[in-house]
Amino acid sequence: MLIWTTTPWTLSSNVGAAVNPTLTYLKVKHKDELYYVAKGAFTVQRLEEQFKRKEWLEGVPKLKTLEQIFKEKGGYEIVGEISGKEMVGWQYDAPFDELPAQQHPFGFPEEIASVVERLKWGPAKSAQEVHRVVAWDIVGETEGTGIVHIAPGCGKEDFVLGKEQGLVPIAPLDDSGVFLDGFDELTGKSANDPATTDWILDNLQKKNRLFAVEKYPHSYPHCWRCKTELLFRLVDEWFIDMKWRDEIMRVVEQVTFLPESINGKARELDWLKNMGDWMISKKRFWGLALPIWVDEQTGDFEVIGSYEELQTRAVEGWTEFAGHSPHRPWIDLIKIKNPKSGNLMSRIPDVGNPWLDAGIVPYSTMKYNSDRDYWKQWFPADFITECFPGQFRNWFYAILAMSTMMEQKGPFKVLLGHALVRDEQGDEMHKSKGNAIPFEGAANDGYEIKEKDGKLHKYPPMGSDLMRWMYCRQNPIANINFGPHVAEEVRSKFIMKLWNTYAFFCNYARLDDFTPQSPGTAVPGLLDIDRWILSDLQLLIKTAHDALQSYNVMAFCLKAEEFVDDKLSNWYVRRNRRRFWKSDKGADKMAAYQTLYTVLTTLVKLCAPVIPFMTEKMHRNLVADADSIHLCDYPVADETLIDHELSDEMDALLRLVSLSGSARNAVKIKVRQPLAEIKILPANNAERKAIERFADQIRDEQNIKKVTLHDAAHGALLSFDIKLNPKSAGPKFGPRLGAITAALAKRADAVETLQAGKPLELSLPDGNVTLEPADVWITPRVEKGWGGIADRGTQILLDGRITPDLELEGLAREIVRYVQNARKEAGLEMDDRITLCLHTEDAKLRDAIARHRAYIANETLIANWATDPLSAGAYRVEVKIENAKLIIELEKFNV
RNA sequence: GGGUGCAUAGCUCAGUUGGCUAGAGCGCAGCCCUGAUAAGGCUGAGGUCCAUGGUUCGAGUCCAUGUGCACCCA
Repeated sequence: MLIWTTTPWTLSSNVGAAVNPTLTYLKVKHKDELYYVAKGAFTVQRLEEQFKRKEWLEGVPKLKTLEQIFKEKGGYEIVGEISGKEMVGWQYDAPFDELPAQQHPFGFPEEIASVVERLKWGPAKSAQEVHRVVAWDIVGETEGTGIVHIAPGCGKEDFVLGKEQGLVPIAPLDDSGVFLDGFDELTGKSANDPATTDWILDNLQKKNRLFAVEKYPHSYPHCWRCKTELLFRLVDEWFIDMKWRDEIMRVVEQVTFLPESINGKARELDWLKNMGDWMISKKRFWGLALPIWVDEQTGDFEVIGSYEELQTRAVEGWTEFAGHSPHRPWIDLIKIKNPKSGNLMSRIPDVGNPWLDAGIVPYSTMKYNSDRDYWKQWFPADFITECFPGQFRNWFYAILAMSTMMEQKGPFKVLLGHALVRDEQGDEMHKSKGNAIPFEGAANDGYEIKEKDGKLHKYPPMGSDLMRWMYCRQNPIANINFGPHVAEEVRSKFIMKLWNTYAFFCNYARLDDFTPQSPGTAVPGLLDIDRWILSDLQLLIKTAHDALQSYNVMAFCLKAEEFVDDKLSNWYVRRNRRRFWKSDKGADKMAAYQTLYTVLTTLVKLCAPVIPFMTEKMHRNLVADADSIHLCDYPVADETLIDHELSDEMDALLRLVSLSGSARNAVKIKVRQPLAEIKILPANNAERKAIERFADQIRDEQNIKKVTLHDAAHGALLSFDIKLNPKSAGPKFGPRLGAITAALAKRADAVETLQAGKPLELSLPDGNVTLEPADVWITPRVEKGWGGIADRGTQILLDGRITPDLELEGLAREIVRYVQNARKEAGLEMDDRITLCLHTEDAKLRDAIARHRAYIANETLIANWATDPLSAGAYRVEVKIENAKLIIELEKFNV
């Protein structure tokens, strides 16, 4: 029989040969010998597809057919055919029958043979005595020879087949992959060593049992860690019978798996349906010592349930063991007596699968054995979380199985599975690759990682709050790309904005001696912008309740970021800075403090579960004699403060301000230069009301004197030019572009239609064409010096003409800015008053100073205008405004 | 071979019960602001929302099939 293998070392342990009973086999005569080989296998082009697809190893020649090999060895003759079925039952001589291992009854070595004998997996015969051809329907004829070498001690499928067929196993290797005694010259050789393969091939050659050797590309499992080839060994292990899987499946139905889209429950049930018995032993030294004692003579075993039971049962070793934890080596000293046979029983050397410890946590850590009432208070847990890849068959499985066996109850109510931590490029983190970030480094110590350029880069710690926020804002179903740059982004986008807003409040509140107890303005009396931020705060509170109660932390975090960044920091605080700056401590200023204080104290409570450390610090500083923030009640939304209309109008306002900025960009005039007028045609009611209600906000923000609402009843504000966008229309219409341009010019409704986002149909002599909005450019037609913007129904016209008055006002603002800079450079405090001397030869600047003297003084806290140059100790700087020289001298004004 | 998930801008990702002329950050280009400032902001360029078909007045979103990637199982 011509038999083929990719693992020659396993031939030493050959016990059987498998054929497919439904295949036809050839009798091939070659040099006076008769060879059996599957008919299909004889001529098949092996691995031809892989070779064509270049899934191949360099330097390995294309495989020949078996027929070709026969030809090259001197020809052949087919002398007959036989069905696989007829071959089943044949006895044969295997190539290594001379080895002692082949002669041992029940297989080899003794440990394995004793299990085979005890569990009646095979006859009391040696491997050599049981060699025979067996039927196996998975044997094919596209890869090998159609006859498969079976070594039940060297592979899982072989083992299963061997058990069915009574082929006793030979397990040739020890735990370091070296041949055991009983294999003659092979003994002591490593199965992984190429020299061992050479020895085997040489030995076969000498015995005239080698037909051909070829290089055959195939996939083979390797160690994930050290990359060396794996070897299969047959070893005796301990299992828990899992026939009761249905009970676990019922318990699974009691618990909730999140996130929903992962379908965790289905994955767990799928595992439970397909899993085999639970292998709980491990051939290691360190770990949970399995409390199983065995009577070697009879095979009886007992599982010991507690220290006390062990002490009662111990007949030797207790004295040496006492005082030690129940681990190796001490626990192994204890022997107990088999009550049936009277023999000494020893502990099995194996330790336990770690999921045994992990799975029993809901019992072991909650005093199940020592204080059942306490346990009842806490069981089942509300929530557990772990990464889902892998855990459905590890921790989730173990914890569910254990709890089913203990109490028939789910050990937790909700399980949230999340994906994995990767590096910033989305690659797996490995210490060996240098891209791993240790927790301590990220939290406290700083860390180094190797980056794209192949160099080590050093980074400061992120801090635990930032890390927590990063993990919480992450969608749990996707891997998180974790690293310093992402961290910096989150820090500046959220953490620093929150902190800066808080710091801003603290700075000014301290200067003004604001106390939260001071009488404030009732909410209905507050400014719109105050009521707006309070309203949006309530909406954020509601989001927090909804999101956190459904364990959707990401949804809360993203909303909180939007609130802090877009609403609080970038709009509320920016728009209200002047209210905090002004010297008058009137009701309006206090109302601003009161509002911002409410927002901040609420916001930190909302965020406290995610960023516990900084919110604690902020809370204790904001609230006098405060308890820990983590002892506070979580905020509850006050529905009476929610004003949806106000929110909509504020959104509309933000859009209008942004469009006004666009208009300023269009006329290329910076915000510091005041302009006379902006006219706005609102797209909808919210925009109309925003203009009516918040015109002052647009004026302030854009430095424009007058905001005019242009009523749609008066027609369009802007007229437009329309022309084809050649980039989009060109490829579509080609040579017809000219005709289309002409037709477009005649269509009065073209702008309106396309601006509304609708397609426009044009009739041409050679048929109709349809223009999409992207096919044209629509630009407002405005006079020189004016800016026009149209966007989704909103139209804006900005008067960009700078009158002499406006110019002087712009110059005054420039002067203020330079004086403010000078104040800062001179190291003055925010509230220091100054003596100022401005000197310039430029007529316009002199004019601006004269005209806007009060404004400049008010903005820069001038207590004393000096006309003569200041003393040598004063701060002096020379600046240029529109090419005119200005000398600024200032010093602190002391009363 | 079977199962599950994912696929949206150059990159990393949001997108609630279908209402979108699809958003953010980074990067890129141009600019602005200046007592929260070793910060911050605006504008712009950049999309066949993997493909095909279906349901619907309307699909990034729902359904079916396919493709690619990942994980699990065999």
